[in-house]
Amino acid sequence: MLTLDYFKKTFHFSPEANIPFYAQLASYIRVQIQAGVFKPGDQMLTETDLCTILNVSRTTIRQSMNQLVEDGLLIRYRGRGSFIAEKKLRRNINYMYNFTENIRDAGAVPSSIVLDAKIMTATETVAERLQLPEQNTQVFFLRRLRCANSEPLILESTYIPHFLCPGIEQFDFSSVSLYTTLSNSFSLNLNHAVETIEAIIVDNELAEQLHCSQKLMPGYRIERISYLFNEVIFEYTTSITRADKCEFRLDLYKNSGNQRNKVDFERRLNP
Amino acid sequence: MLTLDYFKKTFHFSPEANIPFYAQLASYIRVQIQAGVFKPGDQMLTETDLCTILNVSRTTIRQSMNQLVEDGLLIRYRGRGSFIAEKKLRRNINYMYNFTENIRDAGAVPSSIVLDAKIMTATETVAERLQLPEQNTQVFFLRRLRCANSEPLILESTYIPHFLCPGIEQFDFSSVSLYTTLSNSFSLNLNHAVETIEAIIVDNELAEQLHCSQKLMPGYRIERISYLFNEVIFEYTTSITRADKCEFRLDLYKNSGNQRNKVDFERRLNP
DNA sequence: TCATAACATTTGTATGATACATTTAGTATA
DNA sequence: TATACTAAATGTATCATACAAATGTTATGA
Repeated sequence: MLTLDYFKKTFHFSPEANIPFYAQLASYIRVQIQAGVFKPGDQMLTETDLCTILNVSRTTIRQSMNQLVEDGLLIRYRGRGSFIAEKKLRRNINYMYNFTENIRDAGAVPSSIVLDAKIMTATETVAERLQLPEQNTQVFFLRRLRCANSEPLILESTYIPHFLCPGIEQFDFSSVSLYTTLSNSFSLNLNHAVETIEAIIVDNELAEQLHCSQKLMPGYRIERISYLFNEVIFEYTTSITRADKCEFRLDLYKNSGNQRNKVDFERRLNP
Repeated sequence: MLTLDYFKKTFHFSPEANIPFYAQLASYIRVQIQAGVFKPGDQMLTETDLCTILNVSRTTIRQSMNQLVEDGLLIRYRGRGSFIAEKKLRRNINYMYNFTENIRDAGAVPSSIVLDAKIMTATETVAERLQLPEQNTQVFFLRRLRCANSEPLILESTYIPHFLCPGIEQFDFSSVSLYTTLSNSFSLNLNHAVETIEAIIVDNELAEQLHCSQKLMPGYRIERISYLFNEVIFEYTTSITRADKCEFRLDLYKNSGNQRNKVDFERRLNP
């Protein structure tokens, strides 16, 4: 049903929605693909056709199309036309480490157990990682066991300078999100984060906390340092993840024609 | 020296170079920053100023600026202006897995030892990973020990359908690059690759091959599947990396304002 | 004096338009 | 049958305009 006629009849631009034309068009096409009306392999209407029937410029049409190509829903061939992708090649991976969403995406139920939550003096390592200028700075310390389908997956220790978030110790982080709280209650908004992933053998004590049955368990030790928009560090987290439950996937691809390669990164749960 | 006058005097567009205006402008600014003429913290000329003195439209100016912002050389503030970045926040990481470059970037000397190179019948796993339609397809098998500063780092086994590269067995992959050979001699050009990283405990036999001194060595098992431009798989590689020598670093950042987050990925060598 | 309102400046976003390059597929011609 | 031509489609480079949103400065009035 990917015809000029069908398109004209079913797509309607709503100026009152305050969403730009190109975004509405992209969304419409996305829905049509999801609903199975536009089928994989179908040839999309040409850009100039769309210009004519929708009465917008090619710039605007291409802005829509670029989104869909980015998301892997559409494939363009110069000189031939654009086609609905056979299968979704790339997911729009959104790895800015939100544990809850991450686990949900993997089809499991996330939960958290707070093992410790207190204000303490920064150890030397913590002070170094948080780049604290003064000695004996107070930090908020949060230790959580993070589970997928009630099974322990990650043991996570977070350190945040307490002067950045006074009163944070009153929140219950078994039910509310740490990042949401930091953003909403303390205006600490994540800009970027650097993670270091290292393979280790989980020691016995930690293995017990993670409910591992086998003696020698491989695992990931991940350090994470998070920055605000002004490049100030506001969080340091170190975590141990069971390797039998989790792997990492990278999708490395060339930016067709462009200079820079891209990486999609994903944490995957094993059954 | 970031003045209107200096800019006008020193920047000259060369139409004969066949490089678009926006690229020449971006390159010019890059050089000025590298040479230390434009200093960190300096306010860049405003977009409209640049329009006026260079006599091009704002679209073109912004196309240049976008490149520089992407590369982390420029920071823009709405309502204030654009400024030379204090330091280069992000490196343009180019992880499309070139072992040689990767090791060199880390400041070590790369080398490879070919342990095996032969034509064989694909095992079930290999056939599945390469999505070979027929049974008993011949594949080229290459097993290499890859070293940094003569120390074994990765043990790598590669499988390539032989019908895609007949005669490949005559190359000596201890000295020439596999990817370069595939591209130059067989027109097999990498489009994208999917890697799966998993933490393991390296078994004794492999540990010996990797010259590990300790008994229980953590490691990474990485599977890599590589695709041509038409999404045909042409390579399957599985490798074991010593975890004591290597870690992975992710730089996750929000695309200021934009929808999609980005990830820079890097393999780092430990001393 | 100090808070506030008004304004100019600057970047961000959305859109229109044109010209030409490059690739592909189909058609006409020798 | 092979080659050459041509139309069609996407790719790239550019110019133009209008308005939104954030910021810093300046004028105004209590």
